Amino acid sequence: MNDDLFKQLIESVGQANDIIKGNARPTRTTKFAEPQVRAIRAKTGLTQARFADVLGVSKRTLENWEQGRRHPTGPARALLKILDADPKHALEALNQ
Amino acid sequence: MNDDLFKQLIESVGQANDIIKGNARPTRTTKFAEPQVRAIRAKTGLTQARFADVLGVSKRTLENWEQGRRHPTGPARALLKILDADPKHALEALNQ
DNA sequence: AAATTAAGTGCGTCATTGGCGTATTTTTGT
DNA sequence: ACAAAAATACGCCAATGACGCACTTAATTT
Repeated sequence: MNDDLFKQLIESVGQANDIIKGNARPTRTTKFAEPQVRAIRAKTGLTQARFADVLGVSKRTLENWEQGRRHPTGPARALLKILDADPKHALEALNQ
Repeated sequence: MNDDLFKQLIESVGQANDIIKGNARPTRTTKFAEPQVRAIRAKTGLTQARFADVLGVSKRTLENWEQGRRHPTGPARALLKILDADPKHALEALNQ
């Protein structure tokens, strides 16, 4: 766990965030890009109801995200990013 | 992406959720167990500030979670679960 | 022991959440 | 092609989480 590679990784994550944080500070800091929720869901082939369950939100909330009426919170964006990058792996971890 | 194994995985995720959903329905559904936020953070060795950045929340919010004053939302719990299961891999995806 | 760095907190404001009901659209089976 | 079923969309809105600010209080480091 605490090998060098891991530490370097942590460093880079932190540094990246530090850099990004240089600009303005809206009510809620945007650290992860606005995800294409619908596109990411499409990758999985899941319905809104099922995908919402996987994410840990209600169907209603997922709808709002896809319609652009509301925006996923930070953790939600991070989660979507992981699902986008490697759906299979992420779902396994979620389903352990 | 759409091989059988993946579909089976998806099925099981959905079914598990269906089963869980049998009981009461509070304002906000709890689908993932209350995570030991502090313990998970300890695994990474990150400070609150850095870990908060990784999660996509403020230091203040992470503190509230660790102190039990507030509870991570569904997506946050899912994300923590993934980080708990495989910190290295998850951080890589987040840092891509 | 002084200086840094990390953690903890009261207060206040504001956005998100999500159940319920209903309407509309898309998919599926025959 | 058509009806039945499944998936989506959306208004309403009380409850709750998010988090900035401005400190205070540990810990660490030098």
